[in-house]
Amino acid sequence: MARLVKQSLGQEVTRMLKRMIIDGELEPGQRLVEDRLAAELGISRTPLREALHRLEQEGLLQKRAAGGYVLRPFDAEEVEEAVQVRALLEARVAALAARRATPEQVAALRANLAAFREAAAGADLARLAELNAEFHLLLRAAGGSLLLARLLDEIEGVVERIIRALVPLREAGEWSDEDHARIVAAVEAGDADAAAKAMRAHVLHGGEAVLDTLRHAEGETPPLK
Amino acid sequence: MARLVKQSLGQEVTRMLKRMIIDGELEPGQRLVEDRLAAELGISRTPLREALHRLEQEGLLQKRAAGGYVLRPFDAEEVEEAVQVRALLEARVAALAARRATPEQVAALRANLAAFREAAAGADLARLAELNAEFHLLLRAAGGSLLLARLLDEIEGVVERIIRALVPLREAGEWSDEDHARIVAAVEAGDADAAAKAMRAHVLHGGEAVLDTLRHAEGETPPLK
DNA sequence: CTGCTGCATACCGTATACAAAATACGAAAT
DNA sequence: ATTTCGTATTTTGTATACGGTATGCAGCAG
Repeated sequence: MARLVKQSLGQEVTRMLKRMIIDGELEPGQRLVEDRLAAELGISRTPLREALHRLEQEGLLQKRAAGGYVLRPFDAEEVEEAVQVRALLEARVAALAARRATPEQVAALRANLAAFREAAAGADLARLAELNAEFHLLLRAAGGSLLLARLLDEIEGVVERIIRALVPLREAGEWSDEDHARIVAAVEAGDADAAAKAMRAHVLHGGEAVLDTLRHAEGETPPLK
Repeated sequence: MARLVKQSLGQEVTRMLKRMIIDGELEPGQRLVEDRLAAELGISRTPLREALHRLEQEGLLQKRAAGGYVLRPFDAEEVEEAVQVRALLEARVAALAARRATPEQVAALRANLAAFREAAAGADLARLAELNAEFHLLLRAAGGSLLLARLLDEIEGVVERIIRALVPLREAGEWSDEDHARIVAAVEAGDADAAAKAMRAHVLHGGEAVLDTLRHAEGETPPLK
């Protein structure tokens, strides 16, 4: 029987706001006025405030001393740190996955890999991004650590915003393909160290691309500050 | 001039609830009824709900499908995972601190170390715990990564609850003393690798003590489940 | 005695109301 | 013209009200 999960408005709004932030629909540094936002979304302030508290806890929003929230601005240094930490945690996820992945989970990873190759060949960027996200989610599931999954989710909120805006996904498809393959192979072989290493390289690989773009852009626009 | 931070009731309650949870004043698995809790704390449901959302985001509470919150129970395996991840992150904090600590920050660490020794000699357990927390906070400040600080804060909520309840602090004072000294020395020398290694050992060291107690206790009581 | 049905109650999610604090704005004085 | 002060307006924080849904229990049918 299909399990029916009831989402509260507050949670729904949390997801929606997060997407809006990541997609850059809101300016960094911008003040978020509850009344206006609530009206815009067609809800009352209560569930909106729930979402704001959650996003503050995740570090996307910053509480002003005087009250209210601001979309937290951040710089290249912070993104670099986030990438490093993400590499650390994703590597551990990969290692855990190598030790604990079930055959079904490995099969799912293989399927994702195949789909990824296909999307890369067809230059379907949206699907590529989607499959990439799925790849990491599958791995987290295989790793079986809820804690790591949660922490990574938070970090991604901060980084994704930049990545989405700046990295030319075109290039990414090419090397991600091979990186993913290496990781899956290590997981399938049950080689935790190799999986961790490959994942670490993969994350840093992507991070470098982001940072190059970011640093390069920093001179031109006072960019997200 | 002393910086006056205005706390909203919601934030105040978040802190208070967290302390209550960590101190074990609430039973794991226990249902948290908003009306009752609010009445008990002498506030309305609104700021209480703010706190509940925050704590859910931190993973201390769990949303029931039917609505409402439950104090999330957890087991030895989960604590072990938390300790491992904490070791990973604290090690990075130590490494960063070794690279970036200012002389003042090193001095603060040394002062903490001295106070710690004194408290250990006097068997002042409360002060010992306090100084230990301070030690890690000082190191995080020296490391300068807000992201790491935030993530560690969250993890600690989950683990601290167990530690507080189970670890005989008496013993801890003895080896923590030396561990801390080693870490400070490495930081002062600017040796990132050594600092990371020492910190990792320190965290795992403490983690082992917790897990021994926890696993041992698990047979007797079906303990926090 | 067991299991189903309907009702009463408890509790949550959301909206709204209100007071206090902050911000914006303009007038007056230097 | 600039600064300062006072006032109007905005906006937040907290409380309260309301409707809906889950939960538990009593009574009835099998």
